[in-house]
Amino acid sequence: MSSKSRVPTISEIAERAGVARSSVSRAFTRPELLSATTVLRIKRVAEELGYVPNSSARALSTGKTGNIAFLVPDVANPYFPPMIRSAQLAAENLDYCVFLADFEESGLKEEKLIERFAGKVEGVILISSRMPEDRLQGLVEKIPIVLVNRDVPGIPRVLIDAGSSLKQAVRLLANQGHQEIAYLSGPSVTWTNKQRQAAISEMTNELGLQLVVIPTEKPSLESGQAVVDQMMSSGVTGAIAFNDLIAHGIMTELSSRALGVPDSFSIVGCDNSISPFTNPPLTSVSNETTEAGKIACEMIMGLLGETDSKNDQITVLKTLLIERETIGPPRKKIISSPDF
Amino acid sequence: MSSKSRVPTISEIAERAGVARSSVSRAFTRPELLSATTVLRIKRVAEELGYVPNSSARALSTGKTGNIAFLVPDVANPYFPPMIRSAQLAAENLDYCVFLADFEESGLKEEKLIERFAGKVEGVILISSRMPEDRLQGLVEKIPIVLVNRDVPGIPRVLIDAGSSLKQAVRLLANQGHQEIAYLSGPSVTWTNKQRQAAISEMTNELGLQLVVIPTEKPSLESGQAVVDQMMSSGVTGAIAFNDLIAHGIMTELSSRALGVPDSFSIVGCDNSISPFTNPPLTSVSNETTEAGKIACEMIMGLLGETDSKNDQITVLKTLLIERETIGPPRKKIISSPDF
DNA sequence: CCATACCCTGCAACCGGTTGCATGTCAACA
DNA sequence: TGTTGACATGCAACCGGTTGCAGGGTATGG
Repeated sequence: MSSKSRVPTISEIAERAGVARSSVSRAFTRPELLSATTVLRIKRVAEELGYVPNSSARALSTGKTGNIAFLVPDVANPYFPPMIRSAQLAAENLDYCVFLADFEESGLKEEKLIERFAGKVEGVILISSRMPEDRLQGLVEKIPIVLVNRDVPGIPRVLIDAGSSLKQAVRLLANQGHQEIAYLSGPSVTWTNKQRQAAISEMTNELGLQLVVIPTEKPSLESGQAVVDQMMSSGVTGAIAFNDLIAHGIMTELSSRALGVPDSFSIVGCDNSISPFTNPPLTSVSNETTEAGKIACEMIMGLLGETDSKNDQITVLKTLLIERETIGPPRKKIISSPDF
Repeated sequence: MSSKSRVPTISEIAERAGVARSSVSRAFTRPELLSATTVLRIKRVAEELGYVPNSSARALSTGKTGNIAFLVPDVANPYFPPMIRSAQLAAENLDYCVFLADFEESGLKEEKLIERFAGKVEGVILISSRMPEDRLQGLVEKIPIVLVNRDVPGIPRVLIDAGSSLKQAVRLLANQGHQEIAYLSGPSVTWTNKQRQAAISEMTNELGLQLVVIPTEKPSLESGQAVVDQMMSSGVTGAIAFNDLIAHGIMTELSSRALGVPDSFSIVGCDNSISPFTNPPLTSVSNETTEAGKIACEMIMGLLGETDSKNDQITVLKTLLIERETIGPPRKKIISSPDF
């Protein structure tokens, strides 16, 4: 039953140091208003007594909590942790603390979480938000919001544009001779997925390739494994996956069927999260998630500092196709003729 | 410059509803003290005006912030996210919010972070703490702490004991005929590493195997790749890695040298984080990190609720060796005789 | 019909900081 | 030497809730 040594308050420090409470407060927040000697004395006493300002009290009178919230669809998806880390680091440098929450790919849960955080934070960073646009519009009236990988006019946002890299990937596949390829799509409501699919579709059209879109349950390894049957029976000879996880799931499943990559099948991932380490190394689209987290955080801080900062900022981050070893020429198609 | 519609306060609700401020407060915190009709009326007005209780104010007067902190050595290590998620879920159910911070494998940073969180949270969950024992002992006087994978008497803790599974792995290797094996060790200061190494060492002794311990820079894929040279030149025919990441790094590197697993080398991972998805699937030790996160969170809550809850609780979680496809008989050793 | 108890509600102090304003001190300047 | 102003500090109100205590109202029992 831990005695949890009570922390002294400003009043006790004031008394011990023989000054007013306000002076103690100022010694910590605006020392330039006090004489150097007074500041020193106060700080010494404070140090002695182990004083730590009570942040609730401070938050109450200043209206600033010094916290922000960071919401992600799935912490366990390796795409997000680097972003989490960089945002947190950026926040830390400005003496902010960050709440993390996982909304489990659900727009409803996302909304509930924001509500819960509402009073505790000064701003919210939403990654790959699943919330309907109008709810977001409503929300932004009540609390500063920054979006990552979601494009809603009027809300500051940072977008990672994999479009050009994916087009390049399609071209690569075409050059190798692939005629029919698949896109293993991600969560259909997300901006990211729409944007990736659109880019791929545009390029396959341009190049006259056949594109088959195969939805996946979740952007996870398991979901990748699960769609291999469907994918193979569709007759495609190569595929681009919404992310590395799905791509890797496919590779694993193919490998367990003794189908080698890229000999039997070509595949491209996205996000460059685990791709350098797969076997064989996966060709993938590298995006600056770390940078994105940092920028999102800085945007929020901007919103908090100057209310006059234009709040329709939009930052677009470029990507890079990293060619590794999972693209090759298509395997000769085995014409399966059941009637013959 | 968002008008950020100001939220009404308890006073405004009180006035509008024609009651005292205290009644409004009670309507939300202890409605059973008020008549049903009054509660209803207050809640209606509150709803109308979009009232949300100010959590700083509440925290100030009650002394409870409703927050906890969760500190991990490295968010990007796939070992942690599931733990983060489960702890957060558990916290959420009790209406708590959780701060996440990454102390980058540094005890110093860890300490700084705790200090920063001190006033904002009611308790701290430390995962794989790097702090010296005496500092922890000191800290626990000031704030409730729960440790995961760190064994300090007097501080509640949950330990994941991979010992028996690792011993089993050693036995497996021995049965296949391996005489000399390596342990690719993790961060030397951690309880986890000490405990794993001790178990392996004990069993190799018992079985009369030769054990060579090879330290790694970090428990990451890159570090695994980096030690392959050293490992191979040590003459071992199999290895157990501190975690899956290191093991996978080794597999990748071996594969790039055209050395197959398990034909040329046997390897065992730990944590079962990415092992089901490696190629070939990695034999690894599965541990209940999800359970650990949940338990840690419940422990903290226990500490907060009843001050009489014994605070030397210790929970030990068992592990399981998952045999997959990375163990085989040792390759005939190539006797390299430079003089011959 | 009065005493008692219970239920509901209001009053006011308190949580621990922050901050506008007033006051006091002292040095510089005319 | 009197005036002015800069600087240092104190006073007190305020942030928005919570909670112990007191008081008014109503029902119950004698």
